[in-house]
Order: sequence, then structure tokens, then C-alpha cells
Amino acid sequence: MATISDKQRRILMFIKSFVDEKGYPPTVRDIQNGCSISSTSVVDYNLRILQKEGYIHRDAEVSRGIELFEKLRNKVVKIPILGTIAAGLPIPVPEMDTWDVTISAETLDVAADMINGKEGIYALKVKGHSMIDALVDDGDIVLMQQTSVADNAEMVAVWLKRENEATLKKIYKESGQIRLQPANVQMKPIYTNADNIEIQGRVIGVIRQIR
Amino acid sequence: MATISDKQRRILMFIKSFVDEKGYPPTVRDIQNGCSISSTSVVDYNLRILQKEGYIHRDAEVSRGIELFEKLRNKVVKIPILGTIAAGLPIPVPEMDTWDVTISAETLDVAADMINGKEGIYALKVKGHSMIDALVDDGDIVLMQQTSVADNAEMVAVWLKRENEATLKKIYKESGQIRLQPANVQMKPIYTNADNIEIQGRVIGVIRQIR
DNA sequence: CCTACATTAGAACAATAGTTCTTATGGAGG
DNA sequence: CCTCCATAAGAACTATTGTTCTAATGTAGG
Repeated sequence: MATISDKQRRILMFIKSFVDEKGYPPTVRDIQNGCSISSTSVVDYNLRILQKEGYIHRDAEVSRGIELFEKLRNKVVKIPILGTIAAGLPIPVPEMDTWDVTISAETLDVAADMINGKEGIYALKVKGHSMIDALVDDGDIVLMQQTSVADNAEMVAVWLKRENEATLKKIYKESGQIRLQPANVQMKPIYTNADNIEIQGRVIGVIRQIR
Repeated sequence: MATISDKQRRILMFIKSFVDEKGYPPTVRDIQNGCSISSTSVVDYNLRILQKEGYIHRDAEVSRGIELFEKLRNKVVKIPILGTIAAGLPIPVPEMDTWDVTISAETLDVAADMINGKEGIYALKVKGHSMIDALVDDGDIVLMQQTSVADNAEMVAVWLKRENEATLKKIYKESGQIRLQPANVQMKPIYTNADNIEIQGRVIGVIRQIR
């Protein structure tokens, strides 16, 4: 991005606060008044530059047809909270074909950069203190990405068939067995057979709200 | 909120997706086409009802002057990341009068409901593993609210003067001493004198992004 | 000083878009 | 069947608003 003039920066800031306040973008004349610019053509002139430099997008012949690219980053994404994760309780299986947020009762608002464009994201509430070795406590929310395979050292939610419980661990495939390493360095790993586990998803984030 | 007709619900959904996609609200005629409505006056008629029922706000005589109230919740807030918290390093003191996000180099986007309208919010990056008893690990971000006093059982960042280090603990004022209780139930509390601690802020959230 | 180029001014034009008016339509209830 | 009332149709009117044109002004470099 090339440098923009002082006036162009003022225009940009005006558009931003206008949208924040009103909920819709300003007209050329709104900008003219708001930035004390003498003519609409001067506004137009500078808007063209701002578009060329990639700061905004304009739709021709459309009133208020200004889209702030900075605004795109300012988005929240609704993540469906599909259920609860706790020892001894299975995770309800998320199905990709019914991946409509609206069907899920609860959703979680997350800043868009938290999931960074990933697909198949869902959230689970943590119940109880059994995940404390993964540094996750009762009431926390874990952000998950759907997967049934995982690379070494990835943090995953695994279902332990024999023990009949779910847990969050870093997974390591070792000769003839699986090592599940807690996130907490002070805790010891557990070892199990590959056919005893079922990967439920990759952990991509943890959100804890206190109070 | 009273019930709205099927058509009004469709209009509302159209406006929502239009704004999501384009970055600015639709015109009456956009809605007309998008919802297959026969006349602009029918759109106007229904928009008036939606406004009366509190679903939208319209600015008269303003093109695309529709504001979705639902949209207001869809906001992110920029939190300044003021520094790092780790054992043996002081937190740079945030000053309320220079509470301008722009001066801080780094900011964190957080869904608005995470801070719930609170004032004086800042964020700290966690360095090292010394906060693990607070279920906070290296690389996590803690959301803080500025305060120098705290109620019992509140999770706070405290500066231990004698030990010369910062830590995150639940604070309890007991007869003649302060008990600092880790969030991790498996860890033991530490006891110290009231004049040995300095409260840096209240912990209101923890955000962990994996990878 | 002069040229080239970026920026500004002012006005006018034309398309976009909100509003309004009148007349239909279509059930619900008497 | 008739009335009331919510809703719909269609058209026209007018203000808003993007765009364009020409001329002026400023400014940096030769």
C-alpha cells in the first residue's frame, strides 16, 4: 500500500466513524461536509485514489456504495456451540451437510481473525474440571475444527473408547501406541492403543470469560 | 417485540445478508427485487412496520438509510495489548488519560460481548509457563480491567513486591494476611502480607489461539 | 520562468432512490 | 352480503446522490 495524503487519511477516518455511528456509509456530500472539502469532485477524486490504493471498494453508480476494507477485518463470526465436552460424555457428532448456524440453538461471537477463514468450526462448552491438565477449566469454551485425523503434536479432542470419555490432549503417534500429552507441562502423558481412540476435532482456541 | 409477518422476516434476512455481502444496506428497490416484491410501496409499508416493531432504524430521506439493530451486536472491539506479563517483569502501568487505542502498537479484536461494555480494558500477552497454575500458558492473552482494589475471590493480576514478580490468582483477604489461590484446584495457595501486594487489574478473560 | 502534473472549484447533468397518492385485493367478523 | 382494515399494486413525483466537464490553482523540477 502506497502512502496516502493527509486529506485521504481524514476521509478514511470519517467514513469509518460515520459507518460506526450510522450503520451505513456516507455519501460523497456527507464526506464533503464532514471533512470540510470544497467540492464533491474533490471527494470523488480522492475516493478514486483510495480505491486504487486498496483502502476501499466503490460500487459505481451506487449511492453510499463505499465498502471499507478495514471494516472486513472488523467482523465477528457466529460459531455454533454444538454441545458440551466432559469426561464420560460423548460429543454430538457435527455433520457438515447441515452446517447451518441457524439450526444450532446457541452461537458464540468470535472475532474473525480468531478462526482465520477456516471451515468447519464449532465450539464446545467445557463441563467439570477433568480437562485441567489441558489448561481448560469448567465453563471455558473450546473452539474446534472438525477433523478425524491429526498430525503429531496437534491439540485434539479425542474419544477414549475403552475409558469411555473425551479429553483434550496433544497427540503423538509412537511405535505401536499413541501418546496423549497434556498441555500442562507438569502433568504426565497417557499411553494407549491407536484403535482405542477416535479423534473428534482439532482444538484451535480456548476462550474463558471470568464472571 | 410483536410478531412479524413472513414477508417481513424475509426482508429482514435479505437486509442482513445484503449488508454482510456488500458492506452497505440495500435500497428499497434492492429489497423489492431481492424478495420478489411487486412494488416499492409494499417494501416501504413493511419497512415502516419493522421500524415500529423495533427491528430496524430508518433515516428518512436518506438512501440506504436502514440500520439493522441486530447488527449492533455484531461488533468487535479493539483492545490495546499493553505489554507482557511474566514472572519477574513488571506490567507497564496503563494510564486512563491516554486511553487511546491508536497509540498502542498492537491491538486485539474481541467480540463486543466479551467485554460487555466495560471500561478500561486492556490485554496482556503471557510469556513463559509461570502462570500455569492459573490455567494460563505461554502465548495466551489475558483480558484485564484496570483496578487497584478487588473483592474477595476475584481473579486479579497482583504484583508481589518482595518476590518481585507478577502473577494471576484469586484473591482472598483473610485475618492479617492475603491468600492467593490458583485457579487450578490441584495447586496450593500462597499466603502473603497485604502490604506486599499491589493489584494491577482484574482478569476478565483468557484467549488462547492454538497454532 | 516554464512545463508537467497533481489537486481543487464550481456547476450541471443524469441516474438512483425515498416518498406519496390512488386504487385494488383479500380476509375476518358482524 | 357488507364493512373494516391490513396489505398490495402501480405510477408519478421529487430529493438525493454519483458522475462528469471545464477551468483554475498550486507545486516540484528543469
